[in-house]
Amino acid sequence: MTSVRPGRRGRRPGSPDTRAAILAAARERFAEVGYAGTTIRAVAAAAGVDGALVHHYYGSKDDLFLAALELPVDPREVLAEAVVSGDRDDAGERLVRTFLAVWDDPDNQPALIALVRRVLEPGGEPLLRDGFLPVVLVPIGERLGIDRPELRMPLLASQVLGLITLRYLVVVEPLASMDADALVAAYAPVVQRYLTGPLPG
Amino acid sequence: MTSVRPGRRGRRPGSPDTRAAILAAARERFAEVGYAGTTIRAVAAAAGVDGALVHHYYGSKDDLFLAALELPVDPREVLAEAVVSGDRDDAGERLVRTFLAVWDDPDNQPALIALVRRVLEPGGEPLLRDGFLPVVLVPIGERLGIDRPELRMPLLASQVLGLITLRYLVVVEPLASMDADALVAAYAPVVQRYLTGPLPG
DNA sequence: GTCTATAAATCGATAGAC
DNA sequence: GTCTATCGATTTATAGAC
Repeated sequence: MTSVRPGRRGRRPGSPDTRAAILAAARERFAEVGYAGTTIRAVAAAAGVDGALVHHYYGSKDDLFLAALELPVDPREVLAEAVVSGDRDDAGERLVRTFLAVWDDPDNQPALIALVRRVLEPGGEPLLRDGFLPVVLVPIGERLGIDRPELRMPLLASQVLGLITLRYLVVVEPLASMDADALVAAYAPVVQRYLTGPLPG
Repeated sequence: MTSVRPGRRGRRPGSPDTRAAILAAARERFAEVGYAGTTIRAVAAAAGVDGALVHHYYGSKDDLFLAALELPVDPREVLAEAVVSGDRDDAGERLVRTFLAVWDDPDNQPALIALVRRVLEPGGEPLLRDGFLPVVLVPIGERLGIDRPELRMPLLASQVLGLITLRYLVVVEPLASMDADALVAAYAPVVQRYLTGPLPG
């Protein structure tokens, strides 16, 4: 897991990369029990170090959380590229498939789950309301050239968030165990409807 | 709010119904900041009493939470009656409309929001996974006579939970401000699809 | 770079006076 | 029935030894 570089001169920066071990442990704790439920002590214990070291490297609990939330992917890039390029009548399928591909990648999951848990925790509302929705999702709708994106994208978000919540956080069967193809078959038509189908009013 | 009965003999039970004031304050705190975020002291302060009184009336924090979760309605009765009686092709619309009617009632909202917040808090998963879904939702699907209810109802739940989350917890516009009719128009076709439409596999 | 020791705040819960 | 006082357990965070 830790790449040792024997030819290195001078003092080693940290031992076998304690810093990264702390961050990984923090991500898993945040994903497992949320921000409020995570204690610095538990993170330190999971990383096999003392609690003071966590503060030493990452400052306050808030700072550690921000560091743990650093996503391996830029959702704007990945989603926009996959969804906007191609036929608009298949955008729903591409969006669901891309979402699942990112979420099913074990490298991404802890940070993503921690992020969604934070959104659903009291006080985390702005992350979705003022962040992901207007900054990532609505612009995608605009670039797709659909009408009323500020209504269509929240409708879409309500379905995608519900799926994410049940599959990855609450772990409801059979949703949690279905493969990506089956989920795409189930959800793509609904997402497509929100993108280009009829609207109320 | 408090019915005074002047002819009553003997010592009055509590003052102007402190017990109910504590419960109402607890409901609002649990709905506002969740179970973990709620402190006995904050409940007591909101009710204008001392913290020890809360323990005196309701025992532990868990007991208080259970008392605060007591729903004014039995979801099984309300949902089953509204959804099962009538044409199966309109069941989606009746389900969405009934859900919204219950949720938009100010008397129900604090307890319902507190309940969903608990579901979305780490450790609350069994409430939905082993409670609401198999006890309330799947039986409704069975009584409707649809095929594969154990797949259809989780699909349906993912959409309804997403709507509930965005409208009442995260408060995302325009979902939060739309009236029930507009929401029914937007979501009933999707819910109906999950009930009686095509499935993957 | 890593740890011990501890400060300072807050929590749930209890005992007991009035 | 209501409150004061307080215990004991946890928490984040810091200071400083090694």
